[in-house]
Amino acid sequence: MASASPSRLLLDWYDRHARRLPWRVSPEDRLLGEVPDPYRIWLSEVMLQQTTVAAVKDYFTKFTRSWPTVTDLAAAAEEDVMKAWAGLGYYSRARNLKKCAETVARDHDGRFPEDEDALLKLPGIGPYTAAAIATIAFDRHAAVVDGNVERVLTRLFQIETPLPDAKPEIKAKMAGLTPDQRPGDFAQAVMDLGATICTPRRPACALCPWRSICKVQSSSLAETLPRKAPKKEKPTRFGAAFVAVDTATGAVLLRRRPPRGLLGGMTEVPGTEWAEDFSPEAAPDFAPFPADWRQRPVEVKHTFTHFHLRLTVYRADLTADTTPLLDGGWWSAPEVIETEALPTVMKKALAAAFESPRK
DNA sequence: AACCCGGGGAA
DNA sequence: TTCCCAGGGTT
Repeated sequence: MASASPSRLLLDWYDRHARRLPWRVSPEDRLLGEVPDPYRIWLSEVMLQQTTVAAVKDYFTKFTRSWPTVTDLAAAAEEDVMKAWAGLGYYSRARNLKKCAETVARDHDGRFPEDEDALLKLPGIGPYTAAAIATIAFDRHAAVVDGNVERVLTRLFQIETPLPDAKPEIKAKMAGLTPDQRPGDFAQAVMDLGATICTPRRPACALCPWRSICKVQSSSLAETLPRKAPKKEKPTRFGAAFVAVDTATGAVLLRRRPPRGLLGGMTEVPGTEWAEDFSPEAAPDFAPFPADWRQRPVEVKHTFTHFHLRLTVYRADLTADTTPLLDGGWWSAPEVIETEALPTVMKKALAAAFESPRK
């Protein structure tokens, strides 16, 4: 009897072990005739860029409840989209998401193109996402390569070339493995395998449907793949944040960051620039207005993609006669501050302004 | 080709 | 605490 092909082995495993995800049509439901919604596949794939399934779930639910179709999202206010995205990170994704929805609504009659090359032209859709939508939503033959696929395939074929140099070889291997039947389920199966069995550390080789054909199965070599080019270390930058409180209402002074760049378009507490040579002692000189600024006992630490940040936080409690006139920014009351487009580092700054160090 | 973009979970 | 993970855009 002929041995099963690699794709057959994996699809059999997927039929039994596919993760249940809010945007996924399970193999069973597929058999009952249910088809994936391209809008939901696209939305989930953009959210999943550089982000884990666990972090995405609640955001996905919130987005699809607020905007059930791509046309709804296209018609939304960008500010509302940024607020809904706050906390997910990589905020250019949210701006491109909105742009992409508008393009699909305006130029494609509200329907996503099925072709990989056409998808690739849309804002925020790169090689990975174009392939993922084409194959998962439309069952096109496409080689989907994300971090999971890179890990699984470098191990399966013992590819020791470091990333990113190994990318073309991995893409070719994935294209060769992908079957003509159920290419979308196959892509999702490889990614599920990477997420649950072929994990970065301590892979569960004993449970792997590909253990019999894997070059490194159950070997200590598995954990060392994929090899990666050395990453350069992150510098540390310093700055100060100023939390002004209206004691009558509890409102806090906020302002908008510039539309592009780091945390582009998001909301922030007024503060200094963030620089490697900034000394916190000089911070009060850079306050947005003169007041009785009191330094908080706890420093905020936060790590961005390419640097560490340490923020010294100051708070001033203002009354009617000390509250300044504003030249930009707004007062945000306690009842609405949860809905502001505050990135995580700014939530930490606000927490530091009001909390005491725990002992 | 090099650089710019957050945040969360596991060890 | 630290370590590790993970695509697209811009220049």
